[in-house]
Amino acid sequence: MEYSIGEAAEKTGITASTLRYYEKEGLLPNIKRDKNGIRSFCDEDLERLRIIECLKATGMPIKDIRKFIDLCADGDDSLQERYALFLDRKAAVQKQIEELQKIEKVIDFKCWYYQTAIEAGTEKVHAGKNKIIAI
Amino acid sequence: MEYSIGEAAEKTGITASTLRYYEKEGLLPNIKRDKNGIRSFCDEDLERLRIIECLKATGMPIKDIRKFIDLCADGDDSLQERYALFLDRKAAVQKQIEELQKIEKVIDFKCWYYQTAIEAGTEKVHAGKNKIIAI
DNA sequence: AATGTAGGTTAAAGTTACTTTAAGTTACAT
DNA sequence: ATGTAACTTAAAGTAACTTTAACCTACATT
Repeated sequence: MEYSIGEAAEKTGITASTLRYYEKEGLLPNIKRDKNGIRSFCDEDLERLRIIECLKATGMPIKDIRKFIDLCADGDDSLQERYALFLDRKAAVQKQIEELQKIEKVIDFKCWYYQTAIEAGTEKVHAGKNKIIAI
Repeated sequence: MEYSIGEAAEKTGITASTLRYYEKEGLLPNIKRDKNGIRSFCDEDLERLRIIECLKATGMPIKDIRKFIDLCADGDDSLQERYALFLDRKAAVQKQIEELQKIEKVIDFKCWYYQTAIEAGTEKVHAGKNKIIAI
């Protein structure tokens, strides 16, 4: 299957502008063009985008993703390096999840803080309590 | 306790430049200055920064965080609104965690993909297998 | 045949959240 | 008196897009 940039945008949830930007940055090498210069995305391009989105979600910068894309072009020689990259990304995601779980606890405290303040009618209910500072 | 910008940077893990930027954006109102114009951060400022970092980690943009800071200045009138904000942020964090858990599964698949390719000596081991596209 | 509209194209400027640089001040130790 | 460490501001640079402007091309409609 082949898709126009608009169809590829709809299928991936990435805007057409961003797809053009990704191509310019070397994340999408070999995107075909028709006689009028119009891009034609294939299923492999969409799968590539799925992996790009995945790497991006782990906090990987575009330039590093580009390096990974370049490694892919090297074929079997870069298998080890690519494997190591994904192991590293797995660790990064796990760290991010742990971070967010800590953040959620702080938010839970704030929810409790406001709930009790609302019940009391004033934030002053927390004033002076050891270490609780109103901001 | 009072801290210079450098000490505040060290205590919060936020660079001095970023602290100046936050002040300029209205995230840190009423930062004291000495006769030479040098900033002096107090514990309440540091606590404020902790909450700012927390909101930022949930994906909240600076301008929205600024609106929250402005709400704080309104006192008890804005308790409900601030409570609603944190409930909303809690939902946002939970969504992000779920997102990352899905991302981790994709990464796990890729780890398996490369592991088996390395064992086989070539990525071709996955060729043609239903839906597995090498990128 | 002309005209509208729904796509596509490029290059360049704008945005967000910083970071870096440049140029200068002030306090303190050698 | 000279160095250096920490502060100051304003402005330029960066990443990852997004938006805008100006243009092309195909196709349906008046």
